Parts: sequence; C-alpha cells; structure tokens
Amino acid sequence: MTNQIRTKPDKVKARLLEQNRNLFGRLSAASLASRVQAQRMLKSAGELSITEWRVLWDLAEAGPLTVTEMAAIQRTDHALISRAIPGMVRKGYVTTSVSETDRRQSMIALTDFGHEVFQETSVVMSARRAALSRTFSEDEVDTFIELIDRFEAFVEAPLPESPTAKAAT
Amino acid sequence: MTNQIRTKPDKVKARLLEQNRNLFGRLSAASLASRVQAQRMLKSAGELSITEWRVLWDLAEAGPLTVTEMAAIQRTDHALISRAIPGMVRKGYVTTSVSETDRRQSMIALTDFGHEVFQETSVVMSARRAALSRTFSEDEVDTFIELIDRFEAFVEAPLPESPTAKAAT
DNA sequence: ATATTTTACGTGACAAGTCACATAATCTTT
DNA sequence: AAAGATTATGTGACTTGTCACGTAAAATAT
Repeated sequence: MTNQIRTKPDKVKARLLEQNRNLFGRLSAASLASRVQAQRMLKSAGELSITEWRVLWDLAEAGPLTVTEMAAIQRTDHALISRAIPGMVRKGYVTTSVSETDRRQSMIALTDFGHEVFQETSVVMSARRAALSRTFSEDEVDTFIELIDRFEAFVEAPLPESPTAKAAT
Repeated sequence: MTNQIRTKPDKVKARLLEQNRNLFGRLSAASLASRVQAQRMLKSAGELSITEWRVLWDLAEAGPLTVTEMAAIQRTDHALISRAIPGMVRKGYVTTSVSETDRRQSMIALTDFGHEVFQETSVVMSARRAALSRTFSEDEVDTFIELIDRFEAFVEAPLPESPTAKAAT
C-alpha cells in the first residue's frame, strides 16, 4: 500500500516525459497554443476572427480571390471560408460577385474599408511574424518546414501500412 | 485587361508558395490533418473519440489518474477530459471515485472492459506510431521536438515584444 | 483557530474545423 | 448535342478545443 502510494506519482512523471516525445501530441498542442495566441492578438487589435484575418490577408496580398483559392492557400476547408464571407460583407470588409468566367465561382474582393482594417491589424500580426523570424534562423525554418512536409505526407497517406499487412497482400 | 487576367493566377501561385513557409499555417494544417487521421483510425477500430482514446491510453499506461493529471499529460484543457468521463463511465470503460487523500479530486480508473477496448484499439494506434517512427529517425525526432519546444515557448510567451516597443519602455 | 488564497472539477457559451450532402454550373464523352 | 462526370459553393450536424465562472475542498497566512 505504502509502496503503491509512493510509486504512483512516478508513473505520472514517467508518462509525462514519455508523451513529451509524442509528435502527434506535441504538434497538436503547439499549434493549438499558436491559435490561442493569434486569437488573443486579433482580439487586442480589433474584432477579427482567425478566418476573417486570413481572408483579409490573402485578399490584400493577392487581389480578388475565389473561396476555393483561399481554401487552397490556407490549406483549410472551403466551408470555413464560405461561412466567414457573409459576416465580412455585412461588416463592409469585402464584396462578393459572381465570376464572369465561371458562374459557379464567387469572387471576393477587398473594400477600401476592408483594406484599412487589414492595415491596422497587420501591424500586430506582422510584428508576430517578425518576432518568430528572430526566434528561428532561415536554416531552422527550412529544417522545420521539411519535417512538417514529411509529417503531413505521413498523416495524409491513406493508411500507414504495416510490414505485416504488406506481407499479407 | 488581358494583362490582368494573365497575372492573376500568378499572384495566387506566388501567395501559395509564400504561405508554404508560414510556420503558423503549416503547423496548424499538419496537426489538423493528424487529428483527422487519428479520428479515422479510431472509427475503423471502434467507437472511441480522440479524447476517449487518450484517456484509455493514459490510464492503461500509468494506472488510475485524476482529471488534472491527464490534462497535464495530454497538454490539453481539463474541460475536455472532464466532459469525456461521464460517457466513458456509462459505456463501462472507466470508474470514478472521490480521491481518499483529496476530496476535490476524482480518481479515474480503467475497468476490465475498458482495458479490453484499449487493447483492441491499441493495435491500430501503435501501428500508427510504429509507422511514424519508420518515417523519422531518432535524431530527426529529436530535432523536430526541439523545434516544437521553441515554437511552443514562442506562442505561449505573453506577447512577442517588438524592438520598438522595447525601446518605448 | 479563522480568514484568505489556491486548487480541482464541472459546465455553459462560444470558436474552429470536418464531413456529407444539395444545387448549380462547367467540362468530357460519346 | 445530350448524358454523365466533375467542380464550386453553401449548409446542417457534428467533434475538438478554449474560456470564464461557480462550487467545494485544501493549503496557507495571520
């Protein structure tokens, strides 16, 4: 009994240490923390949600875009952007129009006001990126991105086939 | 006009390439893709949600734990675990009891059935981890984890203070 | 010993993200 | 050109995750 009580916290610590090297968990925690930081900065700078900010940024950098184009750039689901647009139109950040070349597409364009809001928010958000680039050297970013590339390829693969499963084929 | 039409796709491509090196976005996309993969594997193996699986895993590895301990191990919010428990009790995976040493704490323990479910699901999930460790060498994992450590420290810092802001102090 | 502060847990309200499906438009085949 | 397949968008239903707050218990300070 006494022994059990003494060993238990050790198991917790051991488990904690072990999970520190779990890439799935670490990556998830890091990116969620990053999301929280972005949300806080956006809140301090104004009223934008994360998706709204990403839309403004893309439009400011690349001109009018369709929903699908933004989804591709942001590596996210089109539904997320699709849902953000009506609110952004209502707030006067963007306008939508049916594309002339393809009437399925909806062209989203920045208004002058939307551009102003982008500029203001951009102050905080580019400071963030600048601070990050003081944290990681170019080479380190290269390494990081390459590891992320491979990780992403891994998790997007249909199923990580096991050696045994392969043998059974 | 013709010019505008020709340059536009280039801007999209340029923006895409540029965003490929955005650590915030890449990390987020990678970890969300990882979550989707885990969800699919859990679905194919049974009925567990991600949180339920993590709870079973922790309990199987480290014995009875409190909500807070599991939250720490998983680097997640206690609310997530707190909400998962009642369902797991109902399904017979775990039992809860008020801790004898601290009556605020609720000790969560695996039932025999919970252990069975863990074992079954574990087949798929450890195959996943095994496949990942064939993708990254030990050294690469070390590098990856170290970069994640630093990234996490960055996003968890109060606010990335800019050099100008520092000067103004 | 009592008052204050901290900690553990649960919960409502919300944000972010995914999936599957519906609809309309475009593209391909034949 | 008509039929069939593909693509762009919108939307309902759902999961994951965060935050803020309330309550009760424990720890600390006076």
